Amino acid sequence: MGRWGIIEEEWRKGPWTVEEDKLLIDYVNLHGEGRWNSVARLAGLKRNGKSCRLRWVNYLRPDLKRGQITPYEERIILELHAIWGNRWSTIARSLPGRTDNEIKNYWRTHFKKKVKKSSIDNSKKTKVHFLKRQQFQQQQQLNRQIDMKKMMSLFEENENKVPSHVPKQNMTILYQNNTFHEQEQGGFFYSMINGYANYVPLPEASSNEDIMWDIGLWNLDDFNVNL
DNA sequence: AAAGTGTCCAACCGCCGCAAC
DNA sequence: GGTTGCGGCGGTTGGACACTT
Repeated sequence: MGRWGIIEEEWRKGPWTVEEDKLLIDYVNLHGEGRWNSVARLAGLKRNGKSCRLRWVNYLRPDLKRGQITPYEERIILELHAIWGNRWSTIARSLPGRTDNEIKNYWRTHFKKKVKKSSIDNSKKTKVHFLKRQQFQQQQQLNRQIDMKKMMSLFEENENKVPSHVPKQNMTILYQNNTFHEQEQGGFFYSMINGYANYVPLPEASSNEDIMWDIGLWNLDDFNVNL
């Protein structure tokens, strides 16, 4: 028998079966994440806690983003790696839906050989650039949070001014060009200016990437607020 | 067609920090 | 304060598959 599928001590090792996955998913749905060493006892899995945690975190978690790393994500990985080195979990926190394992695998496959002295020279520059941008974005974020509170209270006061045909559950507030906008699905913005709802055409976006940077990569969820 | 090489990715291991006892 | 158990992290492995020679 090969490396996998061996039974050592009392724990099973090797690739997970569909049945095991189901047991683990049921366990997490019932008890939540954590207390991994209880899984064997409570879910009837012959796996140790570490193995269960790893399977959940790297594969079964519902918020995982499957599929190839995009060029945009690749850029972030390179940039953050230049700053933090092999701190994969730190890097992963900036890439929603990606695991440290995934990023580590990707970097090792694609860049381990390529990154030589030049990257060391560049890392200082990159670090300064990154820190400046981060500082700027933190300030922006702070401002937005303040604006968002104002916006929400303004919106509540002026709710009746939004045309009645717009179904509220289909709208999202977006932040763009220093203004909060309500977006009706399908393409126009309702912007709230001075407490009044204004109907304006949807501006052309240059690229998703620019928008991502514009609204802040790390706290994307903060700026898409369902009404 | 076969062998060699590269890529992808799941899963393991050892180590470390932290909290509870 | 020392020990123990657990969870998290980074390094590594190796099977499967794709691509190249």
